[in-house]
Amino acid sequence: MLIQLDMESKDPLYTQLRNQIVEGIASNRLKPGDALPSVRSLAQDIGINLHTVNKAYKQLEHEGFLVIQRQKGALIHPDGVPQADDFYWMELSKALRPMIAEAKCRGIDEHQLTTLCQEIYQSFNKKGDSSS
Amino acid sequence: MLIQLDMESKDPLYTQLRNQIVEGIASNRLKPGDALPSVRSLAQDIGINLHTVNKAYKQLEHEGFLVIQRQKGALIHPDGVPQADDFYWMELSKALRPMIAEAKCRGIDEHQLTTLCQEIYQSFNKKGDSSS
DNA sequence: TGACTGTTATATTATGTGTATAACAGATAT
DNA sequence: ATATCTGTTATACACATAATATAACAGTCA
Repeated sequence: MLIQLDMESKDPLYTQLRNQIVEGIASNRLKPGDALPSVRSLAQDIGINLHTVNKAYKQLEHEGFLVIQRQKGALIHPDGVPQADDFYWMELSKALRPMIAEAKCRGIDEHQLTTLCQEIYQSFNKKGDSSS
Repeated sequence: MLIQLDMESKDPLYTQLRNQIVEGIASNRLKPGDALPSVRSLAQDIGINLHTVNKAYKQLEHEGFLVIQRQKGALIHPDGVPQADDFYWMELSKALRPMIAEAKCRGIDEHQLTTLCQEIYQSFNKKGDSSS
């Protein structure tokens, strides 16, 4: 699980880290029960402060992706990620709306949009399965 | 064109304003050549500072949605919005990726995702056509 | 005991957001 | 011409967030 942060991005470091872990789970490279590096070692590896890593971990815990324990460290939630509920669907819609609006303004049609989303979705299916 | 801002949102006011104008264009309630309120009058109407409105307008101008002139004020770009280029496609993908990853983690399948995107896309087709 | 975990507490620096005034420059209508 | 409207620019201030830097604390485990 290699992490690559963009120091020039407008997205905060802890958000970039959080997103990459979520993408790791989506692509099955991180599986339920897997251990994550300690906040100190990961911070050392990618050259940032341990509090920044801790902030990402805490957010992921709050969102139900991780379980964090005193001495064991952080684990991908053994029971899997909480399924989408009504609230999550609403938040997802609210986040997608401005992007889809702009895409429509720029001449992207419905089929192009769905194709793009499908390509992104499927890109998470093609990693992490070490069944050769 | 009524604007509704959420003071509790994590999104900055100028971003919310920018998004609502983009959605207005997408839904054809704002058409090429249409005049927008002056920064002062709009700021007065929605109860915020004129610089906040100006920041939204400037961003929209930079993105190609608006044309701003000294004395005429802000207009929806008469030539329409610049079509999606390779750079925009890349930025759109990068923005969508973390959301789609989380949706997949939460058990939303490909069909549910495309359906949601289509519903949002089509919601912009059902407004602003005063052809009764 | 020593080394490792997450946790908490402070402090500092830098940046972004939003507001508040004020003044400037150009266009337009009276 | 003068008053009024535009966007523009310049300062300043308050507030919140992001990221860092140290340090200490409290459990766990070899």
